Amino acid sequence: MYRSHHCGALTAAHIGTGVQLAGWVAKTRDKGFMLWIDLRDRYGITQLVLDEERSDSKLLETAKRIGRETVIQVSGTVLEREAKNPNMPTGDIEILVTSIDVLSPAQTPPFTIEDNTDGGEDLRMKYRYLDIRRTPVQQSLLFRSKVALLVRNFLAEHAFVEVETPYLIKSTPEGARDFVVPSRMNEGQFYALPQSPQTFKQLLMVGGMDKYFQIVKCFRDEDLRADRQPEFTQIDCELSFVHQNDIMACFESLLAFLLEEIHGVTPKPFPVISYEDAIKTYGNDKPDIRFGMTFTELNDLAQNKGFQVFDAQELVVGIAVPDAASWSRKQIDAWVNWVKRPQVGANGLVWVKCNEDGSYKSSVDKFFDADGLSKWAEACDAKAGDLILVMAGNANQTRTQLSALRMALAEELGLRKPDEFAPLWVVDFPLFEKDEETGALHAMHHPFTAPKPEHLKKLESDPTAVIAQAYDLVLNGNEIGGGSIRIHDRITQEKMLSLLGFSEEEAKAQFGFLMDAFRYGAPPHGGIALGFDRLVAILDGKETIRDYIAFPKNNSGRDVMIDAPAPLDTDQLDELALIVKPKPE
RNA sequence: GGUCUGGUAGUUCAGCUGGUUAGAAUACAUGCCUGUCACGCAUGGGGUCGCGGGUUCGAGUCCCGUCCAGACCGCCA
Repeated sequence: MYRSHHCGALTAAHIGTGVQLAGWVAKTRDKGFMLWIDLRDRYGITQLVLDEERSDSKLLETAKRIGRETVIQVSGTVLEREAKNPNMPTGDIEILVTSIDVLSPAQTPPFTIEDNTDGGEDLRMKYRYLDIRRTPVQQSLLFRSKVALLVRNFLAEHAFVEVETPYLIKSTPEGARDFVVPSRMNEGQFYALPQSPQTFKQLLMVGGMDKYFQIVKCFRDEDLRADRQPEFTQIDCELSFVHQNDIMACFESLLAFLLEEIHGVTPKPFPVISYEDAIKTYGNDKPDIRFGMTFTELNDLAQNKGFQVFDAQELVVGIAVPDAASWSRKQIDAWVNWVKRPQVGANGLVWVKCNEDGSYKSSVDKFFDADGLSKWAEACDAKAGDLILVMAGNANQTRTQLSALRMALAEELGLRKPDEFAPLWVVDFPLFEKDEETGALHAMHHPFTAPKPEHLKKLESDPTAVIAQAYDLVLNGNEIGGGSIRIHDRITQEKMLSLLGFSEEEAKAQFGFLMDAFRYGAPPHGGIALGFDRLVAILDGKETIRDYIAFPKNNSGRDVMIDAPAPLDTDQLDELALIVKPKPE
């Protein structure tokens, strides 16, 4: 037996008992006559004590030479502390040590193993196993584990069956790039890792599983972000004999359950807004509705009044920033420059101060009088003391730019409160997106999404006007889930693929198995997939998913700890019948 | 593929318009310290200023290239 208790367990109730503890030496405080060691494990920190009076002198000398992060096992007696520390759970007691075994010595680690470490991001990733010893990282992983358990329990209680689907599947041309895996036994052929178990879960419905879920790894070979990893985890679900509303109700109750269990908040029924309204009101299909600053279109009020910058534009749109009329010219100019950065790409920003005294001061005073500006203020629902910011241009671009500004302003003003949760559904997505350059149609969700039944007849005549039975679950400005009712008949699926540019042969080669399955009696079905890493991070009030993944990859898709990816040696390449093209000089 | 920011001691950073021997904090080592808990005090060791080239009497500092890291745009059905 290595230990009788863990390092967070002992309290005043244990005073006088003999104990064995094991853990890492977090810190030693050597006072000469007396030595304290903070012993750490996953559960907490317990203070060990040795001194000249009570301890064997040899033991004291040994203890003084133990470096931090050494793994030790100690025996001793629980004593009441002379100087208690109310800041720690075990602060009332300490262990008077009678023996120490060094189980594993440790080199000085490259960064301090403390809550506020001195280590930078890349060092911590290289030595992730040391980083994981830190309380904040442990808390994140424990939190993830807790959420996973809650999700499993909830879904199990609602009759969902967990089924594993294969990771070695077939590459598909639609959507994200696939990670591919060469097959040794089938020379020159490749598996692909799934971007999602989409077709398999549909086949499970054809197989009569009725309600399926899986907490599953998915893979996408695309560029990364703070909230995007090449391999990530989804809560993947599919249900038979359901309409869109059934699925939304089910997963609304799942998220509500999580919010209640974790934060004790009972959210009101989630708002449902259409894709079109989301774009018009927030410039974004995943709006953060924790705060206002909604868009107001000002074309009627601002165009043809002599200000040519506005007149030629497709859209003039503004937002009211609360209590920002007092901002200095310098502050406002900083935001004007912010939107002009290439990442945002706006041409400029018109501002109107709605002063407390009822007067207006704006960057377009030459063209608009107080009466005109007051109409803007009324339209934007701006109060005295607010600042109206207006952008103009191509409708899509301008909305995207103003949305970026809205989010950055909210961040700056502290309106994105991490402990506030504002879920909503976005529905009525178009079935297709048109590629601006090629004119080709792409599935906005994926090629298995069913159109609204009443739009079926428009599929060929006016495809871009077809609305899909698709829905996104949005939380605090993040898309945490998306799903749809699927096509479950062969004819519609064939038509869909043909509209997406698949020839009959290609469609058969890629998805023949699915359409064959539909010949044998497919139930109407639909589902949803929730981004688990992102959901966990947001529920914990954070934006960076890396903290919730034990061994994440960096910005360029590398695991810097194991140094992957890496080249293969020639034997392995030969076996796989692969030749790596040399880089051109 | 692109834009921006950064790379200086084990670590986190400072280092101005180019100018003598590149600093601080922390970590580490040694010694002192009668209740510490961010312990304190003293002393000490520790640097290819990411790499390559250029400008200059002189480059951590300026220029070009390159590598690495981070944020973002494109991309992510």
